[in-house]
Amino acid sequence: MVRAPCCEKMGLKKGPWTQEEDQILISYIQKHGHGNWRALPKQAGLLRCGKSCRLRWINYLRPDIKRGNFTIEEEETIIKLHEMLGNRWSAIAAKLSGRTDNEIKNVWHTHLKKRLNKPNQMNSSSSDTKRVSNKAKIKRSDSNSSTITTFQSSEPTSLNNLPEMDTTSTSSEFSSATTTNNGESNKNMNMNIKSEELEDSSLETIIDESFWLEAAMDDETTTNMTISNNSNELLPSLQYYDDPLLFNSEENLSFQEPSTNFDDGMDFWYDIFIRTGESIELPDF
DNA sequence: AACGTTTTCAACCGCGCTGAC
DNA sequence: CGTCAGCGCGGTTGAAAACGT
Repeated sequence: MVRAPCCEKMGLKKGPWTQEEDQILISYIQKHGHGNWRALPKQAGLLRCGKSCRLRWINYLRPDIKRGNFTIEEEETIIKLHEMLGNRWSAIAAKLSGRTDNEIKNVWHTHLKKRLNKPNQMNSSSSDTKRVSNKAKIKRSDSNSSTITTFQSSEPTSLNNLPEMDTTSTSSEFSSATTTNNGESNKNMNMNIKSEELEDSSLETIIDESFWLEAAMDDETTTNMTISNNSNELLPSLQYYDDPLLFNSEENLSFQEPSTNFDDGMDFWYDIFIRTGESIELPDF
């Protein structure tokens, strides 16, 4: 592949942008848009390469950019998404409106990574921090083949501002039935949440692995998860994420098999992740 | 106040992907 | 089908700011 000549060799400017350069770039893009980044600096009268202009616009000048410190919620989201996605900063940024991949990458390296390396200082800003240790494993089996894809996480995840739990009841049960397109029910799954564990300061969520192991979903299958909460108790992570669908214990939660297309698949798993607070290791798209 | 060290973050670099030709 | 231009991404750099002595 032929590389574009570097800025210096072309006599183009490098380094920090001046206010004048910013102004030129902003007014040019407001008038003409940025159809072709490579041609833009010449047309706008900037002694910069297109790449530099693009970066400056995307990371700093764009009107929808959110400036200022990251909120606790944003930081928690980054941590969770990083568990799922790894260093895919642009994918993480896509889920945080107004934040750029560069900014998120910087925050990760300067704050969040260190915080995770020092678990005792984690979320020190919040005195009532509680953690959920996810032991959940999701196994997806394809009925048409022997392939089994595993999604799992053993990384501790922190959740802030959890509401106080009613710990008087002994357990909450969540059950789920998998149904094929012709309506035939073929699987039942159970997940037990032990309240005495929730009472513990570490707020461990114990999930019966058989729940996940039994979760057989093929491409033609719709899975209906019926939350039969026998004590009217809510899962803290669900309550935390304030999802009206999951708030109602009588509600049926149904979803389709995730797309193998990256964008759609990502949306699916992100949605599941946001609803449940569980860490998910993504499949290959 | 002066100096050295560490942290932060904007900007750069180079690679890989994609679409046009 | 191969070549090329353009774009986007993730890793890295380095100047400036903040902090410690």
